[in-house]
Amino acid sequence: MAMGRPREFDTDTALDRAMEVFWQKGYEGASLAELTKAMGINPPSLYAAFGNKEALFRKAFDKYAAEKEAFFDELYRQPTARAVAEFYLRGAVTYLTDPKRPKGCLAINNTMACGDSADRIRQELLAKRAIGEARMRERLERAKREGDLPETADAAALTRYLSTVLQGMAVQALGGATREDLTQVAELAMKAWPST
Amino acid sequence: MAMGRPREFDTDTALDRAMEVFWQKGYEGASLAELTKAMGINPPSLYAAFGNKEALFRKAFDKYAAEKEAFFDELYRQPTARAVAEFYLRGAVTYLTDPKRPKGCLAINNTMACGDSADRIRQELLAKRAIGEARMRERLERAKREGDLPETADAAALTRYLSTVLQGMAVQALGGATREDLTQVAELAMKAWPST
DNA sequence: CTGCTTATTTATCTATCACTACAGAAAATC
DNA sequence: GATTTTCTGTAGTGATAGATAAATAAGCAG
Repeated sequence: MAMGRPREFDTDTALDRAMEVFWQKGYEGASLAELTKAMGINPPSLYAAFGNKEALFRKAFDKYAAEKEAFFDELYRQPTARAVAEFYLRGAVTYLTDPKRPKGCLAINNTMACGDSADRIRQELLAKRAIGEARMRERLERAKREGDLPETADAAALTRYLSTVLQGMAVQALGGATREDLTQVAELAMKAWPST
Repeated sequence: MAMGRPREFDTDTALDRAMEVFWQKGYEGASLAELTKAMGINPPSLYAAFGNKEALFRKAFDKYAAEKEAFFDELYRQPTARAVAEFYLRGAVTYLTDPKRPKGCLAINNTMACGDSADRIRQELLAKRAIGEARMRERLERAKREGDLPETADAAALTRYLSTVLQGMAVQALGGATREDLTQVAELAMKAWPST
């Protein structure tokens, strides 16, 4: 059987370009014209390789999530709740202001207000966020059992607080806040953390 | 001279409907079809009364800002920096989870990632945010002079922290966080506030 | 070289976008 | 009632959205 004509572009670098467009413009604000231009391909190549706009976004997001996998593995290996919280916020500052990448967070950008065409994507991202928050809550509950969080601490509330600060920093980064600005915010935010 | 045919709709209620559509869907995600349907008018009436989509958004935002004017007046009359911060975060929780209104914040929603057509609006909102943050910073600097914030306190960093928590709570509200959830977050956030 | 398969290019498709021309309708003025 | 003015509904405008048909090109198998 024949192999067919080989692809002339690299799907992974094309996907990376698409990811950055979605990151900067949002799912709704990223037009096919802009995507194909950034990816260096024509629409039929995009559709053959990725399906459609929604599928392209999902693959781009999977790539985005995969790039953060190592971070989360290391995050949850931190010895204490305080270390986890600090690692989380410091890491967030780093990622949100990476000079090689668009500012802010692809996931957070696409869970905001949007039209009907983007709402399915939005719901999917919210579901994934809920999974991530559950993981953090479990880690903090473990910390309570291990004694490095007081019995009175509310793991769910602390998790929501960390999420809130992360998301707020993502908004700030989009507004032009620098890495130094957000470092100050993260340090300040840690002052609310319960002492052992 | 003749007065002409009177308008058959109330511009203020129509503007309120438009505001809610922009709030829920974002500037980009709000189509003219959806806007006119929610406002109960046809496109020519919209354009005659408000100009175009951009001008409609600006008027809707002005209305949104006007509704919060009394809150900010009272906010900055609070006697101490701590009282200001508490009033700010408590008020934010109330507004972000008003059962009569869409969740979250119209302003924050429209400063996130967006396409080119919405970017002018985005820049305008960011400029207004900067003005608001400057006002808070000045209030906190006054607090340092009046002695209810320590000399070592960084007014700019504290302002950015408050902004960050507000914006994070807006993201949380869009994700389904309840008023109780956000109240916990606000109370936790206040633990980072410097003691006098 | 001849088939077979798949990718690429060009040129579209339909639906929807923000927006408006036009004609008729509703008031005030004369 | 006739005139003037402004609003309203219908029916569109051109532009762009996401997505594709068709023809061609490029590789492999025989």
